[in-house]
Amino acid sequence: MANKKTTIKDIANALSISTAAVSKALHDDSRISTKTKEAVKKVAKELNYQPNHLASALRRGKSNLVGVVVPRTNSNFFSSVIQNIEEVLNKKGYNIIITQSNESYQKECRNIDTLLFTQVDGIIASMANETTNLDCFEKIKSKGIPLILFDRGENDLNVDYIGINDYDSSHMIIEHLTQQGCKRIAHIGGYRHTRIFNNRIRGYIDAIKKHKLPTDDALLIESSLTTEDGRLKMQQLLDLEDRPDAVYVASDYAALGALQVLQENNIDIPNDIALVGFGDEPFTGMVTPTLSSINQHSAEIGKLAAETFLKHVDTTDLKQTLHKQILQAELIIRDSSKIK
Amino acid sequence: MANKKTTIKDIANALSISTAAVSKALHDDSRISTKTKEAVKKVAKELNYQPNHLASALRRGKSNLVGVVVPRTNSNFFSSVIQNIEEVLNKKGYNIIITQSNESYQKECRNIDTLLFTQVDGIIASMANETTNLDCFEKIKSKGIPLILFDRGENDLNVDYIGINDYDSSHMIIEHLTQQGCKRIAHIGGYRHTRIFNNRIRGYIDAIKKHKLPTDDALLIESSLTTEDGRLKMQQLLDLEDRPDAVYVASDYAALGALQVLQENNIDIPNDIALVGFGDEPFTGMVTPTLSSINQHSAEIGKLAAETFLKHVDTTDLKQTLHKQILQAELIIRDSSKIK
DNA sequence: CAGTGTTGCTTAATCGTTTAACTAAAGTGA
DNA sequence: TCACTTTAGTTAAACGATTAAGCAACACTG
Repeated sequence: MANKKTTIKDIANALSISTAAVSKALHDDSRISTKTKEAVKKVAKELNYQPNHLASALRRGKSNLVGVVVPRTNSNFFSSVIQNIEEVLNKKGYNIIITQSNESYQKECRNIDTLLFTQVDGIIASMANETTNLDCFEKIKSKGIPLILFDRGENDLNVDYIGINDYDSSHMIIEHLTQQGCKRIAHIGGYRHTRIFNNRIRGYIDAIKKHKLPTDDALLIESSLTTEDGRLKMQQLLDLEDRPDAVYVASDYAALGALQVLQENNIDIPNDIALVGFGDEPFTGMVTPTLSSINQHSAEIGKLAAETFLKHVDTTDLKQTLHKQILQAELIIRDSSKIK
Repeated sequence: MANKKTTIKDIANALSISTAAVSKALHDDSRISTKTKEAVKKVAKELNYQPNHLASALRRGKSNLVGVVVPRTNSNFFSSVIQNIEEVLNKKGYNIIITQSNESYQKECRNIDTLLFTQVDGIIASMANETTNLDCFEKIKSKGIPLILFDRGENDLNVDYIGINDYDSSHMIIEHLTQQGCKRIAHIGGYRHTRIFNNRIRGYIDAIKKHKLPTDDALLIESSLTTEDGRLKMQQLLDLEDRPDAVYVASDYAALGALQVLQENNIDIPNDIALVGFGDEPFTGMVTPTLSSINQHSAEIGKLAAETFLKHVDTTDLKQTLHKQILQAELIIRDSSKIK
């Protein structure tokens, strides 16, 4: 078996034509006769020719690689977004390189450097929890590489963004909980410096006021939103003199931690305390009781992100500017908030 | 700001030396004076030089990219393996391209083609559930590219493999369940054509015999091991005349489905029926009751896979051969199998 | 039949980096 | 001083594909 890889040179030699003719034949250039094209393709198949992507990328100045930066892949939201990005881009001849930041700003920067070094044609990213400094992302922009943000974005970067309406989502949740008769609703939110979590917090506060419910500083807690921190913050709420009768947690993972603590304390969910999460992770339908949550339309977000990137490639003079595509999220009501 | 990218040519011009000298200086070649090296590095920094990875990869015939093929990324096992592969390889200057097959053989093949096209230096893979045809993988081997398999492997490929001892794991589980007093233990296993699931099944059968427990064909069921199928197969077991008093499920996801069905039928876990899963996914510690499971040492597997790849690169004449690295799995006993 | 197009290729430069082979200058030892 | 080694570079040819420019050969037109 041929150990060395076949190049267009081999094909050219076999047919006694130039490598240029071979290259054009393989790209169906109109200036090559049908006869030659067929001959070239036949030989290419026989020799098991596979184009050297590096060479063509170098010559054409584009790699057909798109970098994806996510906080982690082992959440259903991100893995579903990624899957859909991949599906759309593969069809157009692009491949994706997935990197995870593990919510670390340092890792995120290193990942971005890696992607730039690999000469990706674009980057689709969702920011780490830690990220406040935007230098890394500015660097991408300054290189003239399309940058598309989703879910965890930042207006100040002035780039395309795809996400859901977090502010409205909070309203939907509070609306639902008040309908269930809840009067003292707490919120375990994310860090305020992250725009989406801040929007959820603002939505929570405004909705509480709108429904003329008590606003109590003790009921609004910032959290890293891990399962472990969800446990801690829920315990904190239970330790209050005046306990809430409902808790809205800005992430399903943290909500899961909260759920465990409630059960360990033999608290009746939802009758003593109702619980609503965020993200509609598959496990929300699997725990007992099943957990109400917000569906973020991950598939749609992935598709839109990929299509937005493609728009940038197709439109050469398209300049980066703040262009938000906001999807309307959907509240999935399950047992954890259905008060009898 | 410089819109065009800086190349070694720019550095060479700035210092009136050759590009060769610049290249060598940047690689700390011994034949370049310290003075020149320093000057080159200084100018490189000033001009914000970033090496063109494509060019160097083309010239050196290696891309420093490693492809990873997994069934999916949104399981803790795979995402943890990936994270550890990445950690080890990044340190050595390699980047990884992650692709998911979604358990589809077709997608797996396309992913592999993509990776080969991208000129990866090696591929680390875990096979899709569907995969029985090994042509795609033979293709990798025939190109002379190192292939390392983990978890879902296949002896016939004669390549490196890293995994746990599935056969022994089954023994551990049956041992534990009999100690708890279980006498009629069922197994919801994976498809027999997948080696690891077959090993778990063989382990189950042999352990049952060893403990002189009844072997009943109705107690051994093959499954796709999704949560949904776990529900179906558990229901099937409940419909039996003579129900089991323990069920060992070959995947945590399917075990979760089983757990739901048991709860819906108001069956006391573990006292009526004990339950053990496989994989030690984080949710096993979060559901009620917490689910006993097998820790597969994902971090260790990722590290070993990466290190095995590096061994192939370092040892030029290392030929591909069946070399198994088997880790001893650990049984994590939780409430679902602690009979009072 | 000269002029103009069209067809179907070839030539050669190019992308940015690496590296084998060469060279000039300086240093070393007897 | 001569022969030899060491040092610090330079030159030029790759790597494999793409593409602008060139050029035969033939067809067509008025």
